[in-house]
Amino acid sequence: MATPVYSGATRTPQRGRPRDASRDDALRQAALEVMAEVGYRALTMDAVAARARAGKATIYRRWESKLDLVIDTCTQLAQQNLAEPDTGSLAGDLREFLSAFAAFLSGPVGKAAQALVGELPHEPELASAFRGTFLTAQRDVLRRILDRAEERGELRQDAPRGMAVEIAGAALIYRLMLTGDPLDLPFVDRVVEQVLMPLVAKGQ
Amino acid sequence: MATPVYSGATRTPQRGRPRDASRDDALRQAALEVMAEVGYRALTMDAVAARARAGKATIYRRWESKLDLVIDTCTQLAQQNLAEPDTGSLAGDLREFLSAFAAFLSGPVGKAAQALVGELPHEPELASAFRGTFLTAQRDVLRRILDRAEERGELRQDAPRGMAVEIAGAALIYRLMLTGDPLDLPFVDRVVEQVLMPLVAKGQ
Amino acid sequence: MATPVYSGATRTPQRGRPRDASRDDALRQAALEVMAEVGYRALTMDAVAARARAGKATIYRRWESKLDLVIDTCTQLAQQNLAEPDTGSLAGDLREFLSAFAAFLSGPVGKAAQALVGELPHEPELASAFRGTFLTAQRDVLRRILDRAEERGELRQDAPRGMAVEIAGAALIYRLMLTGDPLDLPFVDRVVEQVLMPLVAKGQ
Amino acid sequence: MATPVYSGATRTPQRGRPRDASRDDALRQAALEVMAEVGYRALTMDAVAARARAGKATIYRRWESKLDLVIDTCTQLAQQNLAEPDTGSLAGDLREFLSAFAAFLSGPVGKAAQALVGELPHEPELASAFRGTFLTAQRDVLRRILDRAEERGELRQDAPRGMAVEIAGAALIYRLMLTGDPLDLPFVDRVVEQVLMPLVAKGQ
DNA sequence: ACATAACCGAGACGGTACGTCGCGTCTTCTA
DNA sequence: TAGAAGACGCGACGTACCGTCTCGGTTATGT
Repeated sequence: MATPVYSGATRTPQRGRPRDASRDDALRQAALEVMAEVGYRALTMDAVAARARAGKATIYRRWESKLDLVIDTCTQLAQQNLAEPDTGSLAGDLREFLSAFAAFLSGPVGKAAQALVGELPHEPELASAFRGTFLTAQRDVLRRILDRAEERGELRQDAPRGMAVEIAGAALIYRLMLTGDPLDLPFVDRVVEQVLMPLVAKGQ
Repeated sequence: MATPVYSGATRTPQRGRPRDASRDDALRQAALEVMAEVGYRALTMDAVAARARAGKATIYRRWESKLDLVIDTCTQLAQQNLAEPDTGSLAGDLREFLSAFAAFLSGPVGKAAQALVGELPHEPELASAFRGTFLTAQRDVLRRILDRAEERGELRQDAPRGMAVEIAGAALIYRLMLTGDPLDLPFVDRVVEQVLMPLVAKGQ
Repeated sequence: MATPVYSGATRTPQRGRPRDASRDDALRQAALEVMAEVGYRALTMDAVAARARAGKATIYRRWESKLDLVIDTCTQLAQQNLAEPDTGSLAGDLREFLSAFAAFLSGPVGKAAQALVGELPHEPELASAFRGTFLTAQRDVLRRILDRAEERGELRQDAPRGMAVEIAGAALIYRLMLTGDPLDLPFVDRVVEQVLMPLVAKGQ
Repeated sequence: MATPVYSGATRTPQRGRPRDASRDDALRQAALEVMAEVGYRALTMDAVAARARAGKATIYRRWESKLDLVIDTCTQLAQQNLAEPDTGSLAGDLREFLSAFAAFLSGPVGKAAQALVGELPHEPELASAFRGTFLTAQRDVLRRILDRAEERGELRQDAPRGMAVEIAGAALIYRLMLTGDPLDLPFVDRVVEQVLMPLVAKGQ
C-alpha cells in the first residue's frame, strides 16, 4: 500500500512492457489538483483518470484505492516539504520549522490530511502508513532540533522532550482540523514562547 | 440541520398523525451502533434504517443527510457526558474533567468524531455545527474551571487562558486522532502537571 | 427470465412501492429503438437507460441481462404481430401468413432475432424461452392452418405435416439469416406453390 | 480479412524474421477450442492468446479482429470437410452429402457458425466473407450433384434447382440453429425423400 | 560476421461498458 | 398524516475486454 510497489527490486527479469513511471507523477498531480478543487470526498477515480488522460485500470494497477492514492500523494509532498532548519537557537529552530509546517498544512495537503484522518480508525494499514510517514517525519525533525539544543546546553536536565514534541504537533493539528482558526505566524510564536520554551528550556 | 427540526415551534396546529418521538432515539442508537461497527464511511442510510426497522423516509424526515444524522447523534451524547467537576483545586478539576473527556473519546463517539473531522473542510454547515457544540461545550467547561481557579487565587496574573484551553483539547485530540496512543490517566496527569499547570498556575 | 417476473400472482400482500409497469414499455421501446439504430452487439444498457430516462438498476430489476431484455422485447412484438389468417383455402392461408411473417422478420425484430440465434447454443434458458415463444407461436399457427385444410379435405392422407411446418419456417429463416436474399412476395409464392403445396395437398 | 494476409504476394522482398506459419494453426486451434468451450460471445482474445501461449499482437498481426479470426477458423474447416460425393444416383448423392454436412455442423463448427450468424446483420464484410465461403461452398456441391443427375436424365425438365438447393440448406440450418432438434440420418432421409426428390426428380 | 529488421511473448496503456451499490426522493399500503 | 417498504433517477464504483503500444529477446536475411 501507500507507494507504487513495482519499484523493480523484487521483480523478476522484467517481462512485458514496463510500467511507465511518468504516469505515476501525472496521476499524483491530477489527484492533488482534483482534491484541491473538490475535496477528498468528492474526488472520484474517474475524475483523476480523466484529468491525467489515463484509464482507471492504470490507477488501480498502482494504488489499491482512492485512499491509497491520496495518502501516497500527500506523503510524497510531505517528504519534499519538511526541510530541517538550523538557526543556532532552540527558539529559532522551533519557530522556523513550525511556521514552515504550518504553511504546508494550510495548503491543499492540509485538507487532504484532514480527510485521511477520518479514515484512520477503520483502516489499520492506512493508519500505520500515515503514522510511519507524515507523523514520524515531523516528529523526527523536532527531536533532532531538541538534540541540537541539548548539545548547546539550552535544555533543562529533566526536560520532557516527548511531551514537547507531542504538544508542538498537537497545537498545530488541533487548529488545522478542529477549530479552523488560522495557522499563522503569531500563533506559532505564542506556542513557542508560552508553551514549548517553558516546557524544555533552561531558566524560564 | 443537526437537530431534528420538528420541535413544534414552526409547525402548524398539528394535523394528521404526529411524529413518533421514540423513533428519534431508535434511529440515533442504530446510527451509533452501525458507525461503531463499520465506521462513518461505510455507514449507509439503508443500514441504519434496517437496524432500526424504519423506512428511509423516516430518517430523512428528521435529518437532512447522513452527516446531519451523525453529527446530531454525537453532540447529543457529548452534552450528556461532559459533566462539570468541582473538586476545589485547579489541578483536581483539570484531572477530573480531562480524564472523563478522555474516557468519553475512547468510546464509539471518539471514532465517530474522528470521522466527522474528515468532513469538516468541505462541509461548512457541519463544521460550524460541530464547533458550536462538541468543541465549545468542552472549551466552556475548561474556561469555567479556570474562572473558579482565578477566584481562588490559583492563577498567575498574565496566565494565557485561551492557550491553556486550546492546548488541553489539542493534547487529547492529537493522541486520539493522529498518533493513536492511549488516552489513559497517566497521560492526562502528565499533561496537567507538565504543561497546563506551569502555563497558568502561580508559583510554578 | 424473458418476461418481467413481478406479475403479482406469487407476490405477498404488496409491500413497498410497486413497480411502475409503464417503465416496462418505455424500456422495451427504448431497447427496440437502440437496437434498430446500432444493432444488437452495439446496444448498451447505458444507452437503453439513457433513452428511457431510467436508471440502469431499473432495467436490471426487471431483466437479468441485455439478452433477456431483448428477447422479451421481441417475443412481445411477435405475439402482437402473428395474426392467424383464414382465407378459406390452404394456399391462401399459407400465402397470407408467410408473407405477413416475412414482413415482420424484415423489420428490426428480424435483426434482433438473428442476433439472439447466435446466443442460443450457450444460453439454454434463453434457448428454451426463444423456442417456447417465437418458434412455437409461428408453428402453432401453421399447424392450425393445416388442420383447417384437412377439415376441408384439402390434405393428402399421408401428408407429412411436421415436415411441412418445418420447411416453411426454414425457408424464411434461411433467407433472412443466412443468404440475406429478400423475403419478398414472389419468394413466398414460390415456396408455397413449388414446395409446400406439393408436399401436403391432394392431387398435385 | 478472413485469411492471414501475409501470403507473400504484396510483401516486399522479405526482410527481417519471417512469420512463423505454425502459429496460425496453433491460434486457430486455440480459437476453436475456446469457442467450443465458452461460445463466441465469451471468447476473448486474451484467452485465445493465453491458450496458444502467444502474445495478442501475434494474433492481430494475422487477423484484424475477433470476428476475423473466427470466420477464418471456420471456413478453413469447412473447406476441408465438404467432400463431394458421387454415388451414381441423385438420392444417393444427396443423402451422402447432406448427412456429411449434418455431421460437420453438429460439431464445434456448428456452434461457431451459429454465433457468426448473429453478427452478420451488422458486419457486412463478415457477411460477404461468410456467404462467399461457407455458404457457396455448400451450394456449389449441391448444384454439381444436380448437374450430374441431369446428365443421367434423373431430373424433371422444369425442376426448380435453385429452390432445391436453398431448401436443402435451409432444412439443416433451421434444425441446427433454431429448433435444436437432432441433425441425424433419419431426418436427412426424410428431407431427401419427402421434399427434395419430389421437387426435382422425374416421375414422383 | 554481423547489423538490420521483423518476428515473438508478455503485459501496460487509453478507453468503453459492464453490473452493483448508495444516495436522496417518490409512491404505494397500512395503521 | 406517519410509518415501513421498496422502486426510482442518478452517478461512482472496481473489473473485464478491446485493440494498440512498448519492452527484452530471437531469428532469418542481405550486405
